[in-house]
Amino acid sequence: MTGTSTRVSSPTLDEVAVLAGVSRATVSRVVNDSPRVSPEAREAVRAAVAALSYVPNRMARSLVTRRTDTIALVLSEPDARIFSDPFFASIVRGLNGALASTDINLVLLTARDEREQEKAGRFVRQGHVDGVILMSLHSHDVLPAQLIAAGMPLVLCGRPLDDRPVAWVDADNAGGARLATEHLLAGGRRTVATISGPRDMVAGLDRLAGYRDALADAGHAADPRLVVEGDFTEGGGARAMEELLVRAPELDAVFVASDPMAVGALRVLRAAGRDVPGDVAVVGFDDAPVALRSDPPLTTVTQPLEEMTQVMIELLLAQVDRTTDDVQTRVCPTRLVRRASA
Amino acid sequence: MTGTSTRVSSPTLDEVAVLAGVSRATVSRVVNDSPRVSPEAREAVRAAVAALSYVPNRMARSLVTRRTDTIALVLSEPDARIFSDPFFASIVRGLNGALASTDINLVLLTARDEREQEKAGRFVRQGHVDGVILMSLHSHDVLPAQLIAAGMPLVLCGRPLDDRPVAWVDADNAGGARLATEHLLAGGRRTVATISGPRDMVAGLDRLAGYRDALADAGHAADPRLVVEGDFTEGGGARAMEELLVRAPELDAVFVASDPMAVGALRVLRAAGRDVPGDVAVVGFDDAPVALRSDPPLTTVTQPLEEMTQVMIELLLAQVDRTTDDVQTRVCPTRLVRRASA
DNA sequence: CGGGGGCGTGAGAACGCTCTCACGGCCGTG
DNA sequence: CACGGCCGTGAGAGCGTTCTCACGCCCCCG
Repeated sequence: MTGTSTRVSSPTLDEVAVLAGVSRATVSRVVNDSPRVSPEAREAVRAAVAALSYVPNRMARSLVTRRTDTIALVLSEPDARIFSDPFFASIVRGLNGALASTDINLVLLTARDEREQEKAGRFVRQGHVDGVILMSLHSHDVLPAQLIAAGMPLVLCGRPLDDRPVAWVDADNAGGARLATEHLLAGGRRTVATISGPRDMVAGLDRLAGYRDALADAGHAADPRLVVEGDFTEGGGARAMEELLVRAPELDAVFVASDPMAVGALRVLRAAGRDVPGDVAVVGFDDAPVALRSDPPLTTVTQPLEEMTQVMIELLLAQVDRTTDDVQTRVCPTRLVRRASA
Repeated sequence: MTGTSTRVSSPTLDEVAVLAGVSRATVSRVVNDSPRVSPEAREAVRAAVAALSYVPNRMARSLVTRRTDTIALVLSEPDARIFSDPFFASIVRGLNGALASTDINLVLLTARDEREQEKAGRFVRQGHVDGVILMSLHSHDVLPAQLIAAGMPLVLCGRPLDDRPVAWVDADNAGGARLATEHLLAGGRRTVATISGPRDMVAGLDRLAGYRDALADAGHAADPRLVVEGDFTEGGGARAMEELLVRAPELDAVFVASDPMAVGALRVLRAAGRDVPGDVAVVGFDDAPVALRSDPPLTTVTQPLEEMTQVMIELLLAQVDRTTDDVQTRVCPTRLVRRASA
C-alpha cells in the first residue's frame, strides 16, 4: 500500500478509461449504472475502477449535475444545550434512517451565534448542499429568510412563529397537550395546573393552548394561578412546581410541558409529601428516555419522530426535485403513553 | 423580492463581468482579494456582485483549487449517547471557535453503524472535505484505515489503541489520574479505590494506568479488590460504588474516572451513610458541568479543551497544506480542580 | 437482398471557476 | 529621447465530470 502511495492526486475518469480500453463516456455510464453498456465493457471498467481504486470527483460531477446529493441539518441554537436534548439525537437518527436507502448524505451544521449563522448561510448558498432542514427553537434568526431568498430548498423542523411561506413539519403539540389534559380530567381531577414551556418557543405556546382548550371544552374557567412558565429543564420544572404549590396548594393534577420539567416537578412533589399519582397526577411531554426511569414512570405524550423525519425528507426532496412549487406543511399526530404518574 | 425570483439558477462570474464591464479574470481577482486590481475596477465589480447578489460556485472553484475549505468532524459512535456527552459539545464549540477566524467550515457527520460509516467514508473520499477529525471512543472501526489509505488528512480526537501512524490529540489522561490519586494520598488517605472506565476505551485505560502508577510510586501494593470497572455513566458509577463498598468497606478514598460516574458514587455513598469528604474522599474526571452542581461539589480533573481543539485544527491544517509529511501527536496537560469532595 | 431501427460507443461541448501568460500603458532611468 | 520594467487587464486553457449527438454495427423485416 505504501508502495504506490506516493501518488498525490486521485485517478480520473480518463485514466480509468485508458486502462479499461474504452472512452470516458463509457466509464461514466458504468459508474452511473446506465443500462446501455455491453457486459464486456462494463466488466473491463469495473476492473479498472477497482485496480485504481477510483472514486468519482464530487466537485466535477456536481458542477454539471447541479446536485450535491447532500443535505444539511442546521442547528441554529444559541447554546450547546441542544446537543444534550434527546429529542435532537432522535431527529438526527431519524433523518439518517430516512436517508439510509438513498445515496444522499446528511451533514450537521451548528450556528450558535450570529457569526456562525452567517458562516453557515454562506456555506449553504455556495452550493455545498441541495437543501436544508433547519432546527431553530427560538426563531428570531435571519437564516430562514436568507435561504428562502436564495431559493434554497428548506424545511423547518417545528412550526415557525410567523406565517412565512416556508415548508415545515411539526408534532401536534396542541393536540397532545389536549390529550394529556383530557386524560387528567377523565381521571376525575378537578384542579389541573400546568407548567408551560417558554413563551418564545412555539412548542411551549402550542402545548399551553392545547391545555387551555381542553379545560375550556370541559367547562373550566381559565385560572391564571394554575399556569406557571418553565424553561423545559429539570431545574426549571422544579422551581415552577414550587411556585404552583404556593399559588394553588389544592391542585390535584399537573400537565407539564416537557419530561425533564416533569421529573423536576416529581421531585418537588415528593419533597412536599404529595403522593403521585395519589394526591397529584402528573403528565409530561416528549416521551424522553428519562420518563421511563423516573419514579413513578411518567405518563407522557409521545411524538412520532420516525414519521416526522420521514416527512421532512419527503418535503425537502420534493423541493429539490422541483416536483412542487408550493411550500407544504405537515402536523404529525401525537399519542398519550400511559404509565404510572397519571 | 418575489418580483425577480423566477430566476432559477444563480448568477455566474461571467454575468458579473459583463455587468461590471470587465473580464472574468478581473472579477475573480476582486472576489479573491487579489491586490492587483485598480480601485475603479474593484468598485465596479463590487457593485455588480451586490446587484446580482452573486455567490461564487463552490463546486467550480473547488474543481480547480482542489480545496473545499471544509473539514468534517466524524462522530463514529454506535449509539446516540455521544450527543448527550457534554465533552462532545465542548469539542464542537472549541473547533468552531478555532475556525472562527478562518473561512473554513466545520460539518459534523454521524456514523452510527457500519453502514453509516461506509457512507461517511464515501462522502469524505469523494472530496467533499479537505480533512477529517475523527471522534471514535471505541476504536474498532475501519474508517481511519480507509481514510489513511485514501491519503485524506486526518486527526484523531483521542489516542488510538493501536500504534497506527496517524495524527492524534489527547488530554493527558494518565497524568490527570496520577494527579488525582496523588491528591488523595497527600490528603492522608490510606485506601484509595478507583472506579475505572471501560476497558475498550483508551481514556479509561490511561486513567487506570495513572492511578496505578501513583499508588505504586507511593509504595502501595496493587490491590485488585480496589478496582471496579464502570461505563462512564452515572448509573454505572453507582453500581460500581456499591460493589466497592462490599469488596472493601474500609476504603477512605475513590478516584472515579468520570464525573457522571462520580455523581452516582456520591449518591451511593450518601445512602450508605458515608460522609464525603469526611469518611470518603472522591475525585472525579472531566470537570463536567455536573461536577459543579453535585453535593458536595466535585474535586475533579479538567482537560484543556480549548487547547486541544486548537491543536487538532493546527495538526489537520498542517496536513492539508502539506506543510509536513510526518504525523504528529500531542498530549495536552490536565489540571486538578479542587472543590469540596476531596 | 436491401433498408430501417435499435444499441453500444466515442467525440466534444458544456458546467463555473482559477491561473498562467501575454500584452499594452505608464513610469523611471541611462 | 529610448528602453526596460512593472502594473492592471484580458484571452484562453484547463479542472473532472455529464450529456447530447452522431456514427457504425447488427438484426429483423419486407
